[in-house]
Amino acid sequence: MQALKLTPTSFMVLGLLEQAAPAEATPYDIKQWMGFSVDNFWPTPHAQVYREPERLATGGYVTERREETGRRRKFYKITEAGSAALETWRHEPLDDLPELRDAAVLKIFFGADPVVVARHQVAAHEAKLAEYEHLRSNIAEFIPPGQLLALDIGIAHERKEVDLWNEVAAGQVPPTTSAPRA
Amino acid sequence: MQALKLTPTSFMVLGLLEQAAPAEATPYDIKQWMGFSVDNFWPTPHAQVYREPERLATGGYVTERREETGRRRKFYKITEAGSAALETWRHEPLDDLPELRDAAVLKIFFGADPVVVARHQVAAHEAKLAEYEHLRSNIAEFIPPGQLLALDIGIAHERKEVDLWNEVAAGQVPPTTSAPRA
DNA sequence: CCTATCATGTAATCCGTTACATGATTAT
DNA sequence: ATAATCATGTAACGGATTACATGATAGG
Repeated sequence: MQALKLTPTSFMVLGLLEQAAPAEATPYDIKQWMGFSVDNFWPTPHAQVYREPERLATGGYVTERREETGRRRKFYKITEAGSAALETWRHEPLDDLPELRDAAVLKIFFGADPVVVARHQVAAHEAKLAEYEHLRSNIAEFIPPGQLLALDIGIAHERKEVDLWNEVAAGQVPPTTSAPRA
Repeated sequence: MQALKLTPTSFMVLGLLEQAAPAEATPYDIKQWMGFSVDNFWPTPHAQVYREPERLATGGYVTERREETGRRRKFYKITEAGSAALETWRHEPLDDLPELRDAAVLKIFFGADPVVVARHQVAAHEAKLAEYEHLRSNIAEFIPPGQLLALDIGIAHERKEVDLWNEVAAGQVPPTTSAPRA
């Protein structure tokens, strides 16, 4: 039980297990919950969702129980150590900025037609925005405030992306200067 | 020489080799160029920059030449096939949206104090913005238009991120509605 | 000379993705 | 009953990251 590195994916699993506590949850459960929440801004394929709790179990952050019969499903539950790690993480300042990692910018960098690229981006971001807004209207009343705020940040983010790519499509990037932006 | 999958990283290497052409370049050269350009929005560790051209060589997208003596450095040059692949990629519509993958949002989702998180994000994004602007003032005149535009998109993006997190810090997210935003 | 730093490369590991496989349940 | 789909898990592969290691060069 040596110290294993806890990644954002680890904390996502821990966070969802903490919400489920004191009930146990299977990886399948976790993946389902992700589907209408965290998957939007921290996607993780299901195979990973099966493996991460195994890792966490070796570090003592969760307990693992396996069915003896039938499907031999695995059930996980967060431990004290897991909750403590999660709580620490909540208070830790963030190390790293998110990087753009935007293939659209990469294409433009290497000479793709910016107007064409931008139009696609606008459409794609608008679709994502609509998805978020639809989701929000369905679940806003049932989720804790942090989760709602995260969703609202996602919405605000997508709006800004739509604006940005519209500006690119219109040839309005760069803005004239770092002029005052109310 | 079976078809290998070309990732954004592949195109980054191809793109930089195309710029260098007809000269050859070592992975070290490539990494240097990245340092003040692509690294900002498509970071790749140096080990990858040594390996990717090897892959590309097996697919015929670049040629590899190795020094016989001394450091036995490897030199790469883009081929016709490489240029063709790059050109195709430039015109291909984009498949995937960039995901947020923002650890700050994840933390808020799981209950971190949004004001604290937001203040950190503002500072971090402002620093990044300043870095971009400094870079721009140094190189704007020497780089091709696509590269400058990519940088300007990065700048615009960071400004919007600063705005977004300022709004979060001020409790102004969500905005009242999808009201008209000039 | 010696040391620090730059330049160059390989190895080991990790994580994510794709693919495969099988048990259970629902619908026809 | 049978087919389709849901639920559950493992395996294999490949790209990305970390770590290690060594050759060259410049500064003291």
